[in-house]
Amino acid sequence: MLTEQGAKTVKKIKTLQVIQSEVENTNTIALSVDCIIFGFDEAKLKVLLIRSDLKKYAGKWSLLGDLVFPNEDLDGAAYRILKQRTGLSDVFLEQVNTFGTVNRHPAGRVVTVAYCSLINIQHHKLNILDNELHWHDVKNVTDLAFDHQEIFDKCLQQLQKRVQEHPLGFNLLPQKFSLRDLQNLYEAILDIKMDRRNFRKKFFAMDFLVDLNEMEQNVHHRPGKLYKFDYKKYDKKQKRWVGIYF
Amino acid sequence: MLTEQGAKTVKKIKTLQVIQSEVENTNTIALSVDCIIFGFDEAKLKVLLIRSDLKKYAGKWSLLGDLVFPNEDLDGAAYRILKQRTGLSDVFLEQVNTFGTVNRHPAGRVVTVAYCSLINIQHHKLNILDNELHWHDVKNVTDLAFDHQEIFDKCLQQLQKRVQEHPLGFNLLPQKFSLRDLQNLYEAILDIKMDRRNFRKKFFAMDFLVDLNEMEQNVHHRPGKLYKFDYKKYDKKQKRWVGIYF
DNA sequence: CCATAATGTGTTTAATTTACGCATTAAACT
DNA sequence: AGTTTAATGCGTAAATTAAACACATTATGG
Repeated sequence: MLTEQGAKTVKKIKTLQVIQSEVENTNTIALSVDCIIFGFDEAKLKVLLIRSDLKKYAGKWSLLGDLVFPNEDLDGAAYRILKQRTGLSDVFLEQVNTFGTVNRHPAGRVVTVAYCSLINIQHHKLNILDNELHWHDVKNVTDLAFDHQEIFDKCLQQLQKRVQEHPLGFNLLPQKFSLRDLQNLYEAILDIKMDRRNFRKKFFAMDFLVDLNEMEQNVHHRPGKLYKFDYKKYDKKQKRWVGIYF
Repeated sequence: MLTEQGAKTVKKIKTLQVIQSEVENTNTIALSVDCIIFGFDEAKLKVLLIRSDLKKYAGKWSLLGDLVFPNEDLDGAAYRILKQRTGLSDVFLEQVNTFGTVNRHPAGRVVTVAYCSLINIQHHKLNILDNELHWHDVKNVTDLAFDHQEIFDKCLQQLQKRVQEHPLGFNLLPQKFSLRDLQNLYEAILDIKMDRRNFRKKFFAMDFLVDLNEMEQNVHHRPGKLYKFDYKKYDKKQKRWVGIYF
């Protein structure tokens, strides 16, 4: 908690800023948000990056981010920034972690809150306002600007964990999908191979897939059945995990 | 990422502060850290709270927190604040989540990063510099000051999850402990009852417990064997979870 | 029409979790 | 001192879940 004394310190620091901010800008803390947007295409997991326009990191790629406004909620800032940079709305953003090393940003002290999302590239058309915005295969993401590699790594790790515990993955698929689509998705995100038949059994046992009695169209092999995910049924289930797993 | 334009905004905002901070302090963002310290005593999970000294929240309890210094890492701030308020060092703090609703703090815009820890109350003597600092049974924690109830709830939830995936719990026990101690711990944190014999089997199967060939002393029942946790062996194991569990 | 490759549907086996049974040991009580 | 009580320690059987693998079916493409 912030004590009465602490509350006074807020003012004190700001008073200090009044004096020092004219000289240099290292005596206060700016707050930013970075959005890590994962997408799925060609059976590969991708991430949305933008080319850094800071000279120090010329040519390097970086995450989508910007400063939080003083009168704006943290979550609100994340949605605004995503919308501004990509045109994307109607996307669920989840806070992952906050990065606050003193010298992480060359422009001064900037603490950043990382938000992560998972979208269907086909179904969310990007408004590419900035033509330096590109989807990158997550396997080829290295050497990002700032500490963005660290942020990216953490988000990917978190994504891999989340996708095993919650049905996030369905955001990456079209409304109607085949079991092969679903398996490709999990294999791409988790970077593993799974047994097709056991995978199938697993999902049918969960009983959240609805058979649409439709088949795939225009595929170069025997068409598979199409399914959709039953979110209502899932929300009701609410099974609690208890045990010790390490 | 923070663009070149964004970097300029950092300065712009600070210039604004120069003007406005003299009038009111709502036009910049202050950053604080809150420490949620969990402990274990009398087979109950406890949390360290301090009485709020803000008039608005007179009589309510709140978390340990304070502002982050401009030249201090986020993690560093958490350790410093914990040390200052409790005398505790040599404690592992883990970041849980950042809370940034605009009006969460009456003193102005304060975004706070929550850090969580788990300690053995017996083995970490508190330097109670502030006599309004107390251990509370987590079951009786309600109606905290600010948005601290929300922060606390999130941390407890995270703790319950973490303790099932990592051997954090051993921090709460003495070096030498009985299986009953261990089970009490898990039952308290997870708020469930477990079968004594299966619990035992589970842990022996993991093979991280070292039999010390000693017995409990001064207990009012048949003494149990004492064990310690083999962290080295655990670190080597590094088993990766893959699968779908929802 | 045949080879190919993917889908759809099992079965069998192993591993893990769950639910108990029961002897042993020490403390507390009569 | 013997008996009751309550906890520890060890073990087994059933149920559930996960892993490994066999094979028929269906569409594509030559």
